[in-house]
Amino acid sequence: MSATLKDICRATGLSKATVSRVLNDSPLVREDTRKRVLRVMAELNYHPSSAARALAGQGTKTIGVFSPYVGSGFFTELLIGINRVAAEQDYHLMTAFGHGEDDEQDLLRRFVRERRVDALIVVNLDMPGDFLAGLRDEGVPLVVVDTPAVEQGIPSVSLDNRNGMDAVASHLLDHGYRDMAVLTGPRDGYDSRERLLGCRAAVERVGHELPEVRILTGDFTMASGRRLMAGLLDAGGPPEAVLCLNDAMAMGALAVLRENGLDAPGDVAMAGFDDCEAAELVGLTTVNVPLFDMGREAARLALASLDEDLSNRHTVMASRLVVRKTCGC
Amino acid sequence: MSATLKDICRATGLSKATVSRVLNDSPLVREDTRKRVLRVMAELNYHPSSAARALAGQGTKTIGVFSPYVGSGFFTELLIGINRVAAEQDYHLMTAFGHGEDDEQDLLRRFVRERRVDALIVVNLDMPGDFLAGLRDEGVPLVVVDTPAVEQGIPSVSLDNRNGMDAVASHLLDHGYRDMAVLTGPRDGYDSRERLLGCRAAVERVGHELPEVRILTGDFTMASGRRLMAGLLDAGGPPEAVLCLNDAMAMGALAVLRENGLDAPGDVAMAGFDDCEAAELVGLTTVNVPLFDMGREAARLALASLDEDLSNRHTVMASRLVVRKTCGC
DNA sequence: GCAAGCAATGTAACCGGTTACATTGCAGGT
DNA sequence: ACCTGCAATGTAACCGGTTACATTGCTTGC
Repeated sequence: MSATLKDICRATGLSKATVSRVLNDSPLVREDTRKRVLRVMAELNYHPSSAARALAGQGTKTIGVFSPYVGSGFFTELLIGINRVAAEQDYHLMTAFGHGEDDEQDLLRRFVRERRVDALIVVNLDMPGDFLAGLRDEGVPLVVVDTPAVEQGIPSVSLDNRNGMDAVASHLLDHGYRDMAVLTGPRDGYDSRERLLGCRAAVERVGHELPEVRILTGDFTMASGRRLMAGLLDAGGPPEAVLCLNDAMAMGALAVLRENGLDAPGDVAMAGFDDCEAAELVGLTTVNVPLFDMGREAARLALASLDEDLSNRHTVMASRLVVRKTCGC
Repeated sequence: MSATLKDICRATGLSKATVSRVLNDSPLVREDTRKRVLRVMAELNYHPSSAARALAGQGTKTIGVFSPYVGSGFFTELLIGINRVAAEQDYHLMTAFGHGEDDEQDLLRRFVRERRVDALIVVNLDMPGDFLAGLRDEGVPLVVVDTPAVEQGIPSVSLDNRNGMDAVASHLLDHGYRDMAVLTGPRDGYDSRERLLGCRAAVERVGHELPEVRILTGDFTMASGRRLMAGLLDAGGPPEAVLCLNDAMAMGALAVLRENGLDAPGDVAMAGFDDCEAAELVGLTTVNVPLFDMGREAARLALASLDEDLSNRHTVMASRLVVRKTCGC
């Protein structure tokens, strides 16, 4: 097969120890021997076996990235962010996706116990907190993205959902709209809860109120956006404004609108949350989520956790209002 | 740390060999000892170290996935497809992205020589064929996605670009449009070449021709779509139809159109290629690319290559015309 | 009663690195 | 000359599994 340490020893007449020292940049090697070893390595096209290094206790130089919900694009940008930082430090990425329910927990546990990764970044889960805590106690540094994990004492990178939503909502209110509907994701999910709080805050600040019947529960998919908007149209026409807690639902809603000869902002004002690619295209007013930067920060935390205890480091990223057309500007 | 084989031995009074046999489902173990061992393993929450197994020659149970160009969503779906099949066989995914030029080749070479992966899926590269052949000769099964690698004798999964493009082009021609412009990606790229051939074939079949000045070169980004469409508008208005070799450029073109008070299909007919998420939203007529299925097939080939020689297996997936509104239907 | 044969288990070498500890050689101090 | 100390290298154990080969105990046939 390919060259091993032993081959380098044979070719240089040195012992494994010295060659290994060269590999690890130890200062205990004379400069000219180092040069010689490196030259031979290059000639033989040698690269150390990751498995052997891992076994000998050097770690795998790998970060695991786990995400249960790998919807549309969202994941890619985060992954690229993580990769950017990881690659700088010569780390690789191992990805895992959860299909269904409890599978996920098994998958993750095995991931960690088989020592496949040095650190783990877990994305957007409404996972039982004690499971996470358990994972962390396996000895692999853990970073949670999207959901702050303060109580479990796990470093996390999350988004300023509340302020972001407050900002869009306020913007629509500034336009004068008062009769608004809100399209949410699953009500018990972290994202929905937080964003809804932002909504409420904005509405109440102008001395108004958000009646429960105006809060419609979907599941963050385009399909559910369609369904809910269709429901609104059936039930006597749309309100003045529709606030969607993510872009996908806004897209679905928008599609239904158009199919019925209506449009935003002409007939209804609309806004979303996420700032996905398509948002720009259709002129959707929305909230930008800095996925790439969140990925970088997550990787930074993960790598830093290798050396120091970061259990109480919680980065909250700022979201940013992106005003386009559907709000009526 | 966590439990090792030795701990299991201690707890059961058996030797490493027997315990290892249980791990590998060897038939050489008495049924009741097997049970006992398994029970103890469960109690101790034991999982074998992947590094140790890899080192002992069992492979890493990992497939590498490399992609130079990780644009927008496109990658995610493919990755999920790959993952689906890989996970079924207990394989993990290690992802790598190329930033710039030659980096990529180094990255990939190290990936393979460090024995981090059992097989490698390389996506969409216009990479030198001999580099690929070199990689393959390192002893790691290689599968190429998107670009057929027939000459190098590497199994590949590609798309029926030519027929797909022929289909959209024909569809537009059926509508009666004759004055068409084509927005391409880099002209020396595989995708552009193939799709352009499809275009040409369709146009010539109706006894018409595609003049070189009507072929505008972009780079597959939305931005370049904007730029090229803007150019068309400046240069005396749009042609009857604009054929884009991917959706992103179509989106860019469409955006410019709208900003100038025009629209498709009203003022120009338009079509794309890829069938990305946003395409549905804006009613773009396009060609569907079965990324998920391509991913699955790639994973199947990669895993099968572990056992048999598939060097001449080239799967060509069928693309499918998706008729929406921008063609004028 | 004993050799043959098989099933179940054990022994020990090996995979390819890392590292604590031992060894060697040589410069400097006295 | 002799001991000290440091710099450069070597020796060998270890990481946690796999596996060829050896061993043990039993059954079976003659």
